[in-house]
Amino acid sequence: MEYNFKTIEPKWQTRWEKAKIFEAVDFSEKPKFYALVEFPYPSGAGMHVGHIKAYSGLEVVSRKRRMQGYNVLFPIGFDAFGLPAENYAIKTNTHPRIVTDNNIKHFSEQLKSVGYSFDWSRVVDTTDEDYYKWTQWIFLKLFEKGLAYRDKTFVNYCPSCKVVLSNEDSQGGKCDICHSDVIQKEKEVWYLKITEYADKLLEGLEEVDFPENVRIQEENWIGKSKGAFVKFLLDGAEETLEIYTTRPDTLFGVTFMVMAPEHPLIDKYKDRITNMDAVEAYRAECQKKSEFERVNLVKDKTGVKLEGLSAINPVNGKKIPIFIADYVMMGYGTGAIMAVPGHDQRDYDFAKAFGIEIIEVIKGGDLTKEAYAGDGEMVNSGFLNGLMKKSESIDKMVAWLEEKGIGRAGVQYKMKDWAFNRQRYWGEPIPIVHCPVCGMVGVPYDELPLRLPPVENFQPGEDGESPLAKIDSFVNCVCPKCGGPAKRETDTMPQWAGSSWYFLRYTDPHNDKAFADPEKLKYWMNVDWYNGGMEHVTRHMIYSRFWHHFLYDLGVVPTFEPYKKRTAQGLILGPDGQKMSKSRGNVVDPLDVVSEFGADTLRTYVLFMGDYGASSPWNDASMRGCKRFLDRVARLADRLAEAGDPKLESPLHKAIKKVTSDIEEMKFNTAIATLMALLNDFEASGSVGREQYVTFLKLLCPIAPHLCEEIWESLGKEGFISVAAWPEYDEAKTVDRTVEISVQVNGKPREVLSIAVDADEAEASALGQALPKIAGLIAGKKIVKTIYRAGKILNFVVK
RNA sequence: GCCGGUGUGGCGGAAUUGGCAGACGCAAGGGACUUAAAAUCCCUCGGAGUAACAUCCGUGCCGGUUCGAGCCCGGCCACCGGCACCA
Repeated sequence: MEYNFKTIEPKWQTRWEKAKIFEAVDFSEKPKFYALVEFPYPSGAGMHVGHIKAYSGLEVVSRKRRMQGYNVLFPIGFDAFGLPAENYAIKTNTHPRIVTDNNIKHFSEQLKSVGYSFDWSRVVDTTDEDYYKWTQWIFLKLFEKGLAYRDKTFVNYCPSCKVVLSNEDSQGGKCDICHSDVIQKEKEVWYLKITEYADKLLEGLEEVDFPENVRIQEENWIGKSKGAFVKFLLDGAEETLEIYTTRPDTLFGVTFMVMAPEHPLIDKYKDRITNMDAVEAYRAECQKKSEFERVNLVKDKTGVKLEGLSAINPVNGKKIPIFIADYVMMGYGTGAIMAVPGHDQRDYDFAKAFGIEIIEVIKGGDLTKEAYAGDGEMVNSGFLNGLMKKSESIDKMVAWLEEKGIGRAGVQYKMKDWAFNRQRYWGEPIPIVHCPVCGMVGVPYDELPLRLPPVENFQPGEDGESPLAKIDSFVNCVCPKCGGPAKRETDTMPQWAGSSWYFLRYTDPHNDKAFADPEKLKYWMNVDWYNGGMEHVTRHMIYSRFWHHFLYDLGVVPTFEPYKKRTAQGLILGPDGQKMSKSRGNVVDPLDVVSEFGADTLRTYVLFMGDYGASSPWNDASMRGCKRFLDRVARLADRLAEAGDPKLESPLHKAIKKVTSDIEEMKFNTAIATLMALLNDFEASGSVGREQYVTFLKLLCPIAPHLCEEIWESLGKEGFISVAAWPEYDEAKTVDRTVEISVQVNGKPREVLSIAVDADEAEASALGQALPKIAGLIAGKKIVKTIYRAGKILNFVVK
């Protein structure tokens, strides 16, 4: 058979689309399987090989499950709001709507050319008014429940993009989009109270099937710690200074306190602080420090003592000094700490630099650790002396603090509330009206979607003002509550909004009465298997789980957790082993591969490269090897025998078993290797039966479907192999009656013995000793022990 | 610094979870077919050693457990990813 992928690939893609064989059926009697891949941002650059690897995994699983009789939902869509389209629009003076539509069209054609079995009738586009209507609806619900609020705080601000960034978007102090240094800026911004769901986000992790490293990364990001809040009385004032600590039991070792430079108490007591000049100078210095300096010069402790203000250590009444220093952050805990230089490296460094007393309160408490977290005997600690376990000493101290009314047990999270607005045009408008009388009022539900107005100029304003603020007809409105003149919110939502619930919309993408029909949600949710990149663990995964938990509390989704199982594919590196990037010039364009070698070869190769979860470099020669494999498969179609070689039955049934389980475990590389080995056996036999060959094709079909369809048709088979029944294996045929086992002497493999799998030890031992080579090695020696594992090894220990 | 991961031929990678290390593919070398090339087919292919066997060495490094270790334990080294003055 001639395998001309250039003609057969488009041919089958068209036939699949016409026959609608990949469309999911709501409420089907078949068992449902919802496979989800992270929908792409439709960039102008088009598809990347990374997309191919990311989608090919669940593509193969979905195709196999369909053949196994599942009702599969395998959807695709576009996460199309965001800066690149807007920046391109600014540069070319084209409306982002047009840019986005073109990109989606282009991207869809590319995806189709790879032959993915997506259900194209359910495509979602986050920038579609019918979609973002419901994103706004969810926002209003969050607002109603007090989970969306405005606050004036220091925010991460990118001076280049002129936008406020969330913590997740400014990891490492760099803007996630343009990689310039992020600065701290005081601004009034929107927040979503994700911290209120911190415990639920942690609990949910216990019921889902996530890889261990993903779970741990999410847990670390949420960063829950247990400790206590303690109030220290200021000397000679009614005021207290509250701190958070994870080790309240070290209170006897506290010899000073530190406040963050921005702490509000400083201004309140500026009349009592006698060195306010020095304090102000230090504060100015801190604000000037770039993120680079803060990250790289962290080990040098700096600070200023507050003269004229001191605190009282509540456990011993001692007067202790208060400092301000930038190693204490305003954004965590209370913005102030009790310093225990005896057992905390940072406090120790500071105490050394400023000549402060150091008291040991835990015997052997190791100062090489940043904050000592272990057990140890309490000393110099009054009523805690002699206690050995930190849990006991902490409990006792917390009880004492609570009794005195100066402290309480508490928890803290590293995760902060989600900064939820951008000063950009191409995003969902936040559906809020600012009324001088009524305050903030939600746009009525029946007025959704609140559409983006047409604008001439997409440039953000100076000082971080949204382009929407310049559109008077948009800004000026009537308060929905009192009817008086009011102004609209002009910020838009961040890109993560639309992707936080898109998997729900797939279950009912054209509904205009609800974001999805409850019955359809009940049928399809939750997502059985979600595959995507590791880079989304701390953002998209946490955000979307948060929204889903919230919708669950509203009673509008049927499951607590959205995703039952999560997996992550590894990167495809450039041929040089480096991360692919335009600047390195090592980017491989998947469309070039499709046009030169075909989609089937591309699909086979990205899965054959190595462990699906690991990164591995692209290699053109290896890819050609996959083409060679498919060519050999095609050629075999012309050399079939009527009666198949019975010797091929065992390797065939072993292959069915292996490929069936390997696909479920995402071990695509070994599944393909198994098929290659089976093809080798077929060719060596020279007498491959038609049905044996068809079985092989079915196993290969999820990976290289175009070729398999073409051969299926050429063999005169009806319908599509893509929806033919998946082969079953006969367990008896997968088990060998006789096996070759290693015969060892003193643990060294010396010979190979062909023996019945179920032979007993006496028989194996006799046969083993009878082997000439083994007989020679044990001659004149005494067998002190014989180890036999049926079907595995035989080992003689001799002296 | 903390958390997670990885380390196997010339290369990408296998190894039923403690049982013949190197499946499968690539590259390389040799041969067949061809006027020639491409394509295809056959053979070799971890290192030392041998005419060929035999034998020895070999899974980042050092040590341990075991009849037996790529896999388990202890201690290092290197690289990758994430977090990072989080009290």
